[in-house]
Amino acid sequence: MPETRTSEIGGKTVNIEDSSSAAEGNQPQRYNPAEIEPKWQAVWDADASLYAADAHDSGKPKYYCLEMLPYPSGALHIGHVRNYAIGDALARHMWMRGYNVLHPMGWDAFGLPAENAALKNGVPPREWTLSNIAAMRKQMQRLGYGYDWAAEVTTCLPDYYRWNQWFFLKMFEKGLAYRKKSKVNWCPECCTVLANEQVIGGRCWRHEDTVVELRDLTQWFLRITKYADELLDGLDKLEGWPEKVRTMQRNWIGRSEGALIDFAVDQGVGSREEGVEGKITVFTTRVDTIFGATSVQLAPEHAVSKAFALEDDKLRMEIEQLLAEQQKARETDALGAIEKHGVNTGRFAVNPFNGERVPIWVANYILGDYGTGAIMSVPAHDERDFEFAQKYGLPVRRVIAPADWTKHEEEHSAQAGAEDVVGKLPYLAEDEALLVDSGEWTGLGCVEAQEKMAAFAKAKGFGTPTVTYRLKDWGVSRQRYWGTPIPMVYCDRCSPEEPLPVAESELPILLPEQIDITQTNGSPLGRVAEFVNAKCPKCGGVARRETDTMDTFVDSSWYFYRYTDAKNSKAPFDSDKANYWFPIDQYIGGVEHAILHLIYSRFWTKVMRDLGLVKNDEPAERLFTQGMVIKDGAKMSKSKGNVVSPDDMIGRYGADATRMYALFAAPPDRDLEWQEEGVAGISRFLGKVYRLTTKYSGAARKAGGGSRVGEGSAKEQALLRRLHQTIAKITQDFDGRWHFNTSISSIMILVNEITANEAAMDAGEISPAAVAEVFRGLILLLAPFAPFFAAEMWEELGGEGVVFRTAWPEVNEELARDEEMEIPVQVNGKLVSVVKVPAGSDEAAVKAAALADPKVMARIEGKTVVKVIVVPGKLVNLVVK
RNA sequence: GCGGAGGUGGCGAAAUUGGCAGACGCACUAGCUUGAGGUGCUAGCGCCGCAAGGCAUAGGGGUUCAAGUCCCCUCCUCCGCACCA
Repeated sequence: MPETRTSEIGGKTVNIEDSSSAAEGNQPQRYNPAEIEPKWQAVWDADASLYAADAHDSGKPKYYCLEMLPYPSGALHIGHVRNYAIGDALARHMWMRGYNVLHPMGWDAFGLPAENAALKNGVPPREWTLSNIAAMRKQMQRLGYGYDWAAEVTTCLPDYYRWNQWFFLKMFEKGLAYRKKSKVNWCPECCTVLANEQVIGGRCWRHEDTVVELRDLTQWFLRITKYADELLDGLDKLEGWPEKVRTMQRNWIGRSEGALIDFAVDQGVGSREEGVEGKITVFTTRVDTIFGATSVQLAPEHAVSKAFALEDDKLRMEIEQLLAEQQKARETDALGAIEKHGVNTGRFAVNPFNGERVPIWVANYILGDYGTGAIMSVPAHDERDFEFAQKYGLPVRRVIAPADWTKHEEEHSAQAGAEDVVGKLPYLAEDEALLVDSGEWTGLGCVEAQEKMAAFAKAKGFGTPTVTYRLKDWGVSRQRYWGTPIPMVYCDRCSPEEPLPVAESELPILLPEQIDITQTNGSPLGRVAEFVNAKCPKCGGVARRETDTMDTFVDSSWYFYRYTDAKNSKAPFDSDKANYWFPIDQYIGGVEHAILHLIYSRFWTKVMRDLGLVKNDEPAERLFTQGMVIKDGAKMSKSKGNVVSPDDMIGRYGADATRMYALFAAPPDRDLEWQEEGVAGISRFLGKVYRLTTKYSGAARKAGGGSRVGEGSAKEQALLRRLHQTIAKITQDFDGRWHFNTSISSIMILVNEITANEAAMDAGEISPAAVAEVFRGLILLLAPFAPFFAAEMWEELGGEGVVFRTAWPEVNEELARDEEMEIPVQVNGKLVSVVKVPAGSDEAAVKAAALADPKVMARIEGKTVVKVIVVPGKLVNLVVK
């Protein structure tokens, strides 16, 4: 008897005539990714509109899905495959959910490897880079990632880097870009300076075996510290960012509240060192302990140390020794373990709070570039000061004590003497602790004393409350060729002191193409006369161009804004466009950029906001950091020989299986152990779906599907129920935890259930309409994870339009609901049986069913049931004696 | 040392709220099928035990009718920070 049904899933409503068997006339076929993937790739590559974002007035909600852009090394590694598989699944899912999705890709294309390749093989960096980009773009297309290539950004091309220069000029104008001489990190491998963020444990972020040296150089800096507080406070609002990243940024910014206190130098400092006044300013977070200060400690580089050194050759040599020790420790990242050394200068400083004269020492553990490079040493209440004082026999004077301390002291003096009290030092005060032996401040609580004493110092003119940061300004000069030229010139004639910005109309300052990269000393640009020789923007005379280039992290600090308007030649981007798309809804990348790229780009966004270019304070609403891909328990590396090649995997199992495995093998935020057998397993799974779909596609073509509740055979109901439960589960995963490993496993469960029902489908026990619905649903659920496969199967099923622009299946709640429940029954907390009850059974019914179960009866026979716990829908526990 | 994430079968892992530990996959075993090459299907697969049953989520204690999940202690791995005054 023919009946009419309507399709709810996968496209238009169609009326269809039922036929008796789902498998009618179809022969199952074999899955061959090598055939279907190139087929669809060709179709997709030919249609630029496929993954293009819609117009802003499309009426759809916007969704900006972004993955971190790669460095074009020449080939994607498996970590990229994973990163981009996560982003692509999300983008496709959001398309299917009806969003206007921006999903772009680009290239972080400046950087050292291009120069090294030029040195090694004689290929010009530009050529090397562009051919790598072409190869990697091809790989991405082969993997089936859906990017809007019209928005592609390549940072090494003048149409992009000219805006780096433009931003630099804007920052120079606003005093955010400046030049200064300072101690900077020099990587001997890169032959260039690095920013602090790019030094990891004393080593270069690119060369983990290369120890970074400290050099005194004049460099360009960006004033990121101006935004230190905002960068810090903003972290509290970034609830969509992993706590780990926020913590790392907080630590990196390292805000510390304290006070600056001036200690007058007894008998003056001496006049031979310029800029040295007759005082030493110390930074302390514990001004409340100042009555316990028994010395002042200076960094070896402190101006006063130097001044003293000038007057005393022996002292000078000792200080130089201390400095050398500190530098060596810094370079090998052993600063934390440095053996404390110091030298008594024989001079004295005056504690402004009590007028006491304390000796001035120079010590190797005092850093010249943190705080003021000088501290007051309070051995009784600081572990480091205590250690130093013990070593050199400096007095230890307790000035902070617990509220009940007097009593303790009496006990100690009576029993063991003062020695024992000292043995308990240093005492690190809690908030309730009080000041003792501190003149008029005695008896105050620590916290209160800190405030009052700093205010007092300010009122009396010998100090002030202050805040210091660990964060330093961002050093952006690089002594390399393959980067953005810094748009500044030096004119000896009209501006011998200050560099001059080039006119905005002169941009871009082009990187010369014909260049001989055969040497590695100094910036290669310095040897290119036609580049160096410039006209002075002020006097028109002959001037020298800046030959350093910008840190490549400048490029990646704002590239995602350019995606919104990649072809703009009048501005970095159009503000309206950026304001439509920003903030990024979801940013996905590796955690290794937690305090590099991710702090720079937050800074850049704030600068752009202050320039009036954008409205958002933060670049990305949500951040997701995926785990590493490891092999044989270790990070992949050439030296370990455990590198997995994506091309290999694609060649053997296809792009769909490779990507899908990357999502299946572990939750996306965890590290993933790559096992090739697992990829084979996914390939087998897709093969199974292929066989089933081709076998039953005839039914789908004819039938429109139609979910019926309470109709059809029990098997049909069960199968449809499973489909809708799977839809619910995967929808939930996308909205929540992104545990795509369990999403995919739930699809496998669905497929296993289809397999188990093959005979029923063949026999017509499950109607073709239901079969059609199940297969359409199945393929739509697979679409975000295996796009080539889904496209092919969608076509096979006679689906309308493009599969990943088809509406994401809706859950039919009624259909998804279980009719029966299996309720485990425990006796004294141990599982004894499982009883089946109708869904929604009340407590009494469940209890009755449990007590009627033969296994349960056997177990409780002759015993007293003391208590029955029934958790509706979950379990029954009988407590017996 | 401080902060964070982890520790569950032979392996990758599930268990979102305290409620059947090990879903799903890999590997392995057996049978059937296929057999021109990474095939398909069925069954088994935490450990001990013939079985009944017992024991199992790094280890130890606790709370609870019930603990991988909550609390306390200890151990291990990974990541970040680390004389920052």
